[in-house]
Amino acid sequence: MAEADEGVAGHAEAARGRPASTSRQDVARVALDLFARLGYDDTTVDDIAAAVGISRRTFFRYFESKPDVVWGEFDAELGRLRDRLAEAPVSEPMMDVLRRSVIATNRFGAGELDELRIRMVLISSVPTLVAHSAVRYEEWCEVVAGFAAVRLGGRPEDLGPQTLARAALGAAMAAFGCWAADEGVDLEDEVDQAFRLLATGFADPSGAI
Amino acid sequence: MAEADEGVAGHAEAARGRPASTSRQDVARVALDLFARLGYDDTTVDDIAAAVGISRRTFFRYFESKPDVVWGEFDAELGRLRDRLAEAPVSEPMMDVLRRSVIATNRFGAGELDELRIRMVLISSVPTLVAHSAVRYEEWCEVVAGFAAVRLGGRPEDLGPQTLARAALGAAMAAFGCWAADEGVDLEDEVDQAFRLLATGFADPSGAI
DNA sequence: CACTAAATTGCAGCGACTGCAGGAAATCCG
DNA sequence: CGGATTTCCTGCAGTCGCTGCAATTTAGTG
Repeated sequence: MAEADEGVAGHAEAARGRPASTSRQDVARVALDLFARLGYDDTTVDDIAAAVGISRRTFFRYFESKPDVVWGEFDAELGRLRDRLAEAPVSEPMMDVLRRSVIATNRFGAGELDELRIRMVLISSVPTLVAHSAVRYEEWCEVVAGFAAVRLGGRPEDLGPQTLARAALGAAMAAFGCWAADEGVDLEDEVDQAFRLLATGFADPSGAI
Repeated sequence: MAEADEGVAGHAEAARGRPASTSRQDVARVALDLFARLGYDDTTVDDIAAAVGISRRTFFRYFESKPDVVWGEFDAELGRLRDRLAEAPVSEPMMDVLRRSVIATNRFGAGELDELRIRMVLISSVPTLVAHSAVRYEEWCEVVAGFAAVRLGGRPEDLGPQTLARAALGAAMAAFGCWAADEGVDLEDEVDQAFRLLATGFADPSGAI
């Protein structure tokens, strides 16, 4: 998690060797456009490479895999979430920190929201991407479990932190899914609601439900 | 979800045509053994087919994909969970029904537990399987969301049912993961604990955590 | 101009998966 | 008995994602 995405498009100061012919962002933009128009499965890596003007081999130097394109700068976001959780005052209740941090990490400008919606619709509807997402979510869970272990006591692998982390992931996925499916909904509100549900618990105190 | 696994190894009464040379279970047993010994990624479909004594092409008539082998009769279990949830008396609180049903669906005999542990360790540690699992878990969530929609009101796609379903999935995954990682733990206890956590919620009433 | 560093590329190859068309083994019926 | 039918098995050709390797291009540097 240190020197994240160096090697390709690393914004080094001294441009010594042959300059990169394109950038991660450019490839992602072109690819997402193709995905939206042709469908994810019907867009081959060859198609993307051809559209960008690079070889297939080079595509795999910009992205580890085809599904990775849809995830964009997930690693960076994950790092920011980790930082927010770590920097929160210990006096603030755990679930408040979590809710606030997740919301803050996913606050996007109006210009980015359209692209984000495309990404989320793809991630939650294309089986190949649903599958790949699990690997990414695993990293997300590790971050949250680490935080939960500090607050609850015990190790991140213990049942408490694990349950919280994976349940929190579920809440986030539900919020993003509902937002992606319905144009007239605010992302922040959805996340807020989902995490409040999680904090309160699903048992009806009266036992009536 | 009707005629589930007919076509291959369908236990028909009148054995009319050419008899099947093996069965889904046999293939799964052999494959799991290879996975445990060689590792999942280092076992090719050719290896499995050769070990069973069928052709690679035939393997794909028994299982849709290589990762599907690890999941065994997941479809059947899912059906049983759906039935349990549907048959529960409306007077019983939602979270109690859910916890009880998940536990009941995952009650295995001592003989099956070893194989289950192998399956769960694979599913939660091999990236390819982690990825594939997401697709299966999606079906699980649909079942739980359907149940939650009935209890909470609204549609299964709404935020409430979705949050509960995905959070419940998280609790189940945490419980299974902890059980698979630690030999000295009872599966039922773990699931019970995780779902009680979920019902209660993670917020400390005093706000001290 | 030679040297070095970095990016790109083609190629050969693996492994999962699919559609198709044909072959093999069993039963049914005339 | 023998053909028709049914069901299953198989090989082949091909697509697609992905990887390692070795060569090539394109820049800056001494």
